[in-house]
Amino acid sequence: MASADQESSERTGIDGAGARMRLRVPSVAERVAEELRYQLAEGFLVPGAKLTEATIAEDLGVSRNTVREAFAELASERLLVRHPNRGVYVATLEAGDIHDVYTVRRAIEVSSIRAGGSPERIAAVRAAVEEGKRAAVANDNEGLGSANQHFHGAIVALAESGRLNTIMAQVLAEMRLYFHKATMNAHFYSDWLKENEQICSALESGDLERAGDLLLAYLNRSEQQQATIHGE
Amino acid sequence: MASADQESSERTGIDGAGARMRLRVPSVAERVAEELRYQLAEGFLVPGAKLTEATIAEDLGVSRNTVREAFAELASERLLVRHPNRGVYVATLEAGDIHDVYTVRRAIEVSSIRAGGSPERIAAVRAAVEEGKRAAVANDNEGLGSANQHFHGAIVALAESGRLNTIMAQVLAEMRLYFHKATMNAHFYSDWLKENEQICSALESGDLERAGDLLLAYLNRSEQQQATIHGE
DNA sequence: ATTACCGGATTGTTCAACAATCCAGCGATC
DNA sequence: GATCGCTGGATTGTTGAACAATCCGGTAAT
Repeated sequence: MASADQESSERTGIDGAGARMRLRVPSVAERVAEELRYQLAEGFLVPGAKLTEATIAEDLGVSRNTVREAFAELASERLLVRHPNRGVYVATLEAGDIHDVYTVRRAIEVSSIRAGGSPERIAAVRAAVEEGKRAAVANDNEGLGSANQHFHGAIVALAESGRLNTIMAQVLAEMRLYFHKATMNAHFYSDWLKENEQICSALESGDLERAGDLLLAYLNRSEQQQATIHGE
Repeated sequence: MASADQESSERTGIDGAGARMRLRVPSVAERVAEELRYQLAEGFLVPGAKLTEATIAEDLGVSRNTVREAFAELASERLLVRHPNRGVYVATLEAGDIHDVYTVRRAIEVSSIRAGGSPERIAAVRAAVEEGKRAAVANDNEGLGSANQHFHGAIVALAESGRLNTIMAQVLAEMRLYFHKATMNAHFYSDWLKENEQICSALESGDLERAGDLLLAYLNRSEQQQATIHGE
């Protein structure tokens, strides 16, 4: 769900004659990157932590060169930062980065929702809203978080732009890394639960202007909250 | 100019005591990537061309592994595409990619200009406009193209967002690759020369609404033109 | 306290090898 | 004659080892 989707247009089914289709088997480097992405999203690797090539290579049973390739990929996604000759570290949040991230989100999310989208894409937004409601009644704090990410991902997906989708996926991965479970409590979620509902309703009724305004207001307020949480 | 600027905050001066500051010397892989980027922008490597690891490694006098690292970086910027076990190729323009690229541009450029910017950033936009005028009177077709890219880059720079800047830099690199000199003639430029002037004036006068509308109109028309040029 | 130096550790890069995969050509089969 | 399967050559994917370059901490000298 969190991974980029640009090249994943491979079919995963089986053809009519019974012969297996060519399943796309990820390269070792890709699997290493995926594993690291998982550990980052899960909070096992915290911002600022140092990743030593040799250690990870041994832990995962792969070559050092392969680990380097994975590092390069994650660095290009801003999840890791390279300090030349010093090592790679889990990305940390510098002052101003919060505003930076939200600037990107405002640009692509608002632009996407203002342009509307096909009924199927709008239905996907609705589905994310309902997913959030279900997680709420189930008291599934974990599920609430991912439902929200699905919601905002679905909004960008309205634009049907592969490039915007991958950009958004990367931004969401960054946010998972920075604003981890610890920083968000249940009281935090209740706000946008009905706000997402409003945005989705406006979108469904074709009032794109209002949907965009609501979304923009939400993003501005969310930035405020995150800024106060993350010191100053 | 075209390269990413996220990490280039190293100082390039010399300190007062006369001791040399630590100049950031790019790694070999970075220089290989830079060389390939140059050849791509210059049109020496055309879309669809195949890049063989061993050949390039020998040509540039570096190791195959280093070439692979450079390939990975350029692939993450969408300038190259990897076909697993088959090789890397210069990215080609699929149907719908034009719309995709312009969707990204509309999102980040319009959003940036609508938010305005500091006087210095606005002055940079003005500088790009003047740069275009000078190139026009000098009949410098080459200079006209880069002036236009500087103009749109300066617009995104209004937002003061490092992430948006790198995204825009990548998009511009893609456009340099696809819409090469051959596809644009002098008659093509004359249009937006005064259009950039109008946009810049509106920006300087604080009429952000109008500036955004003009920019949006330009992007829509430009997409139309590129679509008709590139088949269809 | 500051500076200079030294040794260990880690990264950057190269090289050589091998496995896995793809591609083109060629013959065998129906 | 077209399809199928095979085989050989070429390229990529991955590994392992080696070495140079660089950084870091500690120690000694001033």
